[in-house]
Amino acid sequence: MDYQALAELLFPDITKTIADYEAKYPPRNLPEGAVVTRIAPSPTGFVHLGNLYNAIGERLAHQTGGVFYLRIEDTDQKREVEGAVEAVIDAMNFYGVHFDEGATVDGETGAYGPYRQRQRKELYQTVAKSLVERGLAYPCFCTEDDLKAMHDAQEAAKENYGYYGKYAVWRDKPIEDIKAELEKGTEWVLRFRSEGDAANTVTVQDGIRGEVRVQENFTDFVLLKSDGIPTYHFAHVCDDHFMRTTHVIRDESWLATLPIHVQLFDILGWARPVYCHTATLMKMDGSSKRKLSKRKDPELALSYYREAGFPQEAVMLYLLTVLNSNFEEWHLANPDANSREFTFSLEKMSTSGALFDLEKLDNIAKEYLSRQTADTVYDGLLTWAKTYDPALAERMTAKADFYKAAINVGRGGAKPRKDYGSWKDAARFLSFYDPETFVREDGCPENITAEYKQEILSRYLDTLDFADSQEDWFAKVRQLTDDLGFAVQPKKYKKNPELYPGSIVDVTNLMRVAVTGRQNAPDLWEISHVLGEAETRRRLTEYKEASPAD
RNA sequence: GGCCCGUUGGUCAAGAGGUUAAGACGACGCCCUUUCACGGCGUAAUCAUGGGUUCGAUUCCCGUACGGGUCACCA
Repeated sequence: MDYQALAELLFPDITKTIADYEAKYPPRNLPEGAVVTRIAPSPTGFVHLGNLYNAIGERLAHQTGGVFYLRIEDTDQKREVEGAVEAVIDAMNFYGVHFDEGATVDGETGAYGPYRQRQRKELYQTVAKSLVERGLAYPCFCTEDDLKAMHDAQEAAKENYGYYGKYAVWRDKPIEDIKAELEKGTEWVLRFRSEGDAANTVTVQDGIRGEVRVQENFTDFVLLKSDGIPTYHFAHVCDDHFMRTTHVIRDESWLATLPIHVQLFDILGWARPVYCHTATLMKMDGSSKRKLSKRKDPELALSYYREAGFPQEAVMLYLLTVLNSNFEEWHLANPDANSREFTFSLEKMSTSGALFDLEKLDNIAKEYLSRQTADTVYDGLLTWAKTYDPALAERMTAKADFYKAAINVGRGGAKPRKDYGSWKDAARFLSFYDPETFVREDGCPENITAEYKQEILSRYLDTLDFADSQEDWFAKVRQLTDDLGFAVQPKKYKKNPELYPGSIVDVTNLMRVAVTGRQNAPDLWEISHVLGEAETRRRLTEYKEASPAD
């Protein structure tokens, strides 16, 4: 077979050579040990947690003086969605992940582009042509039905699936047959001619997992699809070589096709990048674990966290604790340090799929928010509300001082409250302060009868004086409790419940419910002072006069 | 089914031949407290399994089980 002739036949328009591209994309001039890595999403419009997971590459790159870039894997036109590139960039920016080069909303920056794969067609074809010239690739004219039949036959015979051996019908066809099909205009794909053997194993040093042994690839996989656009595998190898990528960080599902990637790198004589296969985030489904699914699990979408209003830093904190086993310890030791100050290491990444734990995220977020100032929380909540709760944003703007005061209750000091971890929860939690959104949610404490309710609230209203200090105010509450025969010390009531109608706990809880509409709320005196005297009295009176059953 | 990856408490996990097998979340209990919280203290709970190697295996090797992934002209 005259491979040179075949190459010309297949790619008559390709005049460049690999050497031309080597010259066009020279090795990067970077410090020793610099990591060049990327995030390479396909523009489907769906930005998921894994994309952010992947953004740890940014930390690695910037810790080492390297480069982090964005490449768009748009080789599958069918799945492409309008505005998808913006969505990725926007989502990454939101979490503070910035690119040094690559695709931008309206173009691109950097010397190793284009960064959209479809615009790199000539490069792929140049490499493909050289493979044909070397007898390492050949056209295949099989139809979808042919391949389906092949698959079925293999299934029936319990053989390995794939295009190889006797199933590789076009592998050694004479050039005349190829010419004949070409003249007929039959569609074709370019396949790799694999000399691999299933009995051999290839060893790869994974940046996260250490030594990984995989079976050598023995199938003639597709390099170029019938539209001349490469498959992921071929595009990945060409791009990561010419973009001078040093580390490929991707999900462990790519482990299955690693053999064909290293085979290509080796046969092209290019240095393999360091592959880093991350563990997949899992979810509990009934009693079994499974991969987070785009269709079933809303929490896979990055937008979920934005909508729910988890602060960006909290999401990063959570991700880092799941990703990097020594992060949590570091964070506990440096609670106020920004996560960017942490030195990230691949070796400390976990290799087994972790169950995604919303509760832990919430806890981390609560902890994080409890350490922020009222102003910071106010700003964060307002920013979120402008998009997701415009009515709240309006109220917050109109009554900024009031909202800040409300947010400030229980904040500061050594033991701040942890009432909410997301802006959505914050909105819900804070809603009782504002008279416009105040609703009564909880009822009277059990021990309080209708008569006591009247009595307690009347007396409280009579003695209530906003000029009192917190101590004086509480002394009055205590007095009131004692006057009505309730136990001033909860312990005493606990010991002898039959001696009292209830304890001071019931009394203060009644007041709390009257003022806030809830049994769970911060310190009553502080709340009252945020609400102001008029509103506090109004709520107390309203509650006192409501039907006894309330 | 083939191939691959993985397996330490309910969850996330440290540990890298000899440890009372860390820590965090969650659960529960106690304490503090006017309440709601916060906080403090504590309890329960883990090395999947069978063989090796070794004086000694959670740790190294092999098998098994289980879980997950992957077998496209999708990435």
